[in-house]
Amino acid sequence: MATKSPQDDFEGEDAPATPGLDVGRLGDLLGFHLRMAHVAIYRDFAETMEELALTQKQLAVMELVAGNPGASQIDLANTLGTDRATMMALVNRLAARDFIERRPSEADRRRQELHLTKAGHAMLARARELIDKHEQRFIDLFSRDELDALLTALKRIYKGN
Amino acid sequence: MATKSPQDDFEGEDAPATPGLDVGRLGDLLGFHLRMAHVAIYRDFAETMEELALTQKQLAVMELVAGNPGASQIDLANTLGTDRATMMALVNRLAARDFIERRPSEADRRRQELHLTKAGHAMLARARELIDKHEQRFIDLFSRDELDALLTALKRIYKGN
DNA sequence: TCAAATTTGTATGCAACACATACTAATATC
DNA sequence: GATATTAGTATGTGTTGCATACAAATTTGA
Repeated sequence: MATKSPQDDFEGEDAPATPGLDVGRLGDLLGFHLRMAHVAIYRDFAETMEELALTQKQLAVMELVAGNPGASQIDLANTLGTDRATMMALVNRLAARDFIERRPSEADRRRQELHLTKAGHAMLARARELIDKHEQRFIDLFSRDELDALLTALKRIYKGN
Repeated sequence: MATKSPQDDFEGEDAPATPGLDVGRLGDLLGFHLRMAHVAIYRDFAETMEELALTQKQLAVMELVAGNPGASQIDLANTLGTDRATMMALVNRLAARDFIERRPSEADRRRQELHLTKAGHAMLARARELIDKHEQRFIDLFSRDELDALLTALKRIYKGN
């Protein structure tokens, strides 16, 4: 629906992003800049994936299930840093769209093993193509070294290492 | 309420953060790591500010109003990269708690000029103390140069420059 | 071995946000 | 002065985060 939205004078590279106000003390906060960057990428992701109607998190779940067939919801939640209840809702949505299916584990009958359906694999394949372009828009802002340093720094933040 | 939550074996530096699963292709996505880092900081922020019950965005609004008295909701929305409706709700919440007040502009009677109340100033002062500690936990992960590079990179992402 | 604790999934409810849409009043533009 | 634009407002929908609670399965340990 963003195709014809009024604020779509956001084609090229002239997005103002922080016009007008003095950010003052906020400008010294790592968390502030991290959030602003996150918002920017989140937006672009949402626009890019609009036709597929997949959010960042939904895609992350699908990639994880694709790469770890049979993983449980708890595994996903731990990996992505959310809780069971949130992951439950996420998986429900993807299951309702027939991208993921739950199969009861034989070894541990509390568990549901998660797998991508055929439709899920197809969707993931389409998503990956779109994501490549999305990523490229941001990656192009950096040299190889800068990007490596950025990724290292981000990992340090969430892994604490 | 996080004070006694069960997953609070998160005291020192042994947070697993990404245990178990293979993140596969996600690991190559800048957006993924950015989101994980954002979640980590967001969590720590929420824990830190628990007693004040202020979110990152609410604090950002209060800082902006403090640094730009008389700013309008539109100004705030543009600066923080959200829309009018969302900012409206944000300001409503802060106004309901008597941290912010709206004063009709005399020059342009469509506008409401935003100002911190006394309670708002007091709250902001308390918040700033807590935030310092929160920030420090993450800043300590980096050298001065690393931090500068990180901030520069983040700004480039959301300013597009 | 049996009771107690833990784990996994599930359900429900609440709060914060993002965003779309639509409407009003005020201002700016032509 | 008609028209367009802008700021604020209201409303509704969807996603997410998180707390709480419960059932069933499994593990622990007395």
